[in-house]
Amino acid sequence: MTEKTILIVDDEQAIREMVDFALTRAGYHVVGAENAGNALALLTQFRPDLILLDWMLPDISGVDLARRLKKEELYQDIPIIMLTAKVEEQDKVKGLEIGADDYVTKPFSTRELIARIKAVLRRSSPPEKEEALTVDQLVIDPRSHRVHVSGNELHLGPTEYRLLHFFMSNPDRVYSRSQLLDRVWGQNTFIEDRTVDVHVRRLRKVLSDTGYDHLIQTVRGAGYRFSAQVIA
Amino acid sequence: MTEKTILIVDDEQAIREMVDFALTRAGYHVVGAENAGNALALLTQFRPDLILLDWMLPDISGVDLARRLKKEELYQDIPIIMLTAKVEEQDKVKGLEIGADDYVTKPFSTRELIARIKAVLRRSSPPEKEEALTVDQLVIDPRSHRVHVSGNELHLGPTEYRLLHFFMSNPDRVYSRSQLLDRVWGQNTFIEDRTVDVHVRRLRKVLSDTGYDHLIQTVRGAGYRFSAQVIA
DNA sequence: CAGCTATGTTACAGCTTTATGACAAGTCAC
DNA sequence: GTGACTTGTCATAAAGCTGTAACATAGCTG
Repeated sequence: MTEKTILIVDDEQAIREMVDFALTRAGYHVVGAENAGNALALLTQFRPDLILLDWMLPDISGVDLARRLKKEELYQDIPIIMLTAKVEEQDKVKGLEIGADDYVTKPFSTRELIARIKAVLRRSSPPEKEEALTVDQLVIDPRSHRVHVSGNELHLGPTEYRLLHFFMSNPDRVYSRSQLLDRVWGQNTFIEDRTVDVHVRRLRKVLSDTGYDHLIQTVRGAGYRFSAQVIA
Repeated sequence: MTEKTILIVDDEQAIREMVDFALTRAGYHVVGAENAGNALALLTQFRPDLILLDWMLPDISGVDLARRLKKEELYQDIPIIMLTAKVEEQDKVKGLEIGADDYVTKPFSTRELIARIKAVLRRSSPPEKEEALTVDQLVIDPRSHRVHVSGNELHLGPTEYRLLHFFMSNPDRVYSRSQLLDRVWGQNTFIEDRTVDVHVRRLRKVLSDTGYDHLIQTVRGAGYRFSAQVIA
């Protein structure tokens, strides 16, 4: 998967650093802004997957900023978690009313913060397409995360599974090793092209018991192709 | 069982306090909201077992709010008792038409209120899916809250019971640890993903005596899957 | 056919994900 | 309170995967 980017908007440097440290360790990419103006400027530069917004900011209040973002079509889909020192029910309610997706009360544990971030991201990420794909007797079913050929389950490692799923979703088309790395491994991976060969080999090996390894064809000088047509 | 939570939506603080006092003493957990907006916001945070809704509210009328909630799949199962100062048959009918489960006329005695709440909760809690689920000789029966394999009862802790019930209700499908936390533990619990492993382990342990632990399968990199199908 | 390049295979050390057992804190009925 | 259960978290042990390097083959070019 791709790394998620989180924008933390808080005027206290200590908080930003703490959050940065915790979230980075949890595998997120963190960008900080110390006030609303900064945050807005940054938003024109890139699109975070989630925004952590302090309730009180020196220029525009976090509440107003949230309200503003939720009004703009471009930004309204970015989930927001409010950070607040206040504990009153009123504020909590207000925060949620303006469209924040959750709120965390200071002081908070990094564990809670991470848990809430995960929950919000999970809720807001679109459900994946989970149609089962079939080629002849070969079936890959994302819902059960299973691959089987006429009743016999095939065991694939995570990478081989993704590779096969990608191939079956995009049949009859050649992909270079680099393209496969981008599409199957993710965009920011730094892996040798030849590694793809190894995984193709592993996938073919599993498929070979049932003869379906022929579906994965080598296109010399170009890459690999998955062909839905069963070649005798 | 868990303590029942009741959301009281009324703009008069005196009423809220009175109800809070009475219901708390009766063993309920009470949360108050003074208007419909507040109530809606609160509903994103937790799920009450019942809502006491004033007929007239400052922003959206109680009637409209009730109608709205009953339309949404997520909330339509929460029983609603309308609180009304009016006594006309017309209103009574209207209230029930929109889907309220009962109504109480102000002024009301706390005894009456509690009695009606109990009645409504009793009536509305059973409609949960209570069917016993079976896989081969393994049976889980929500009515008796029991699990047994060919006559022998298995002892499961509450969490393991819910986990097994969830799995048996949703077979042949992978769930990530996070999804399981959402679905089995509830949406606003913030515990470690890895804790799921431990409960899976506990559940498997109990099932292992009868060999049914194999039904709970680990899908590396994806989560767990309960599968009745034994694919060779 | 020699020489060269692209692809196939295998082995493996390091790393990541799971499984497991132990534990302290929390609950609940007595 | 007390004792029997539960529960979430850790630390540690196991398993399972992954990316590379090295060597074997196959394919192409001239």
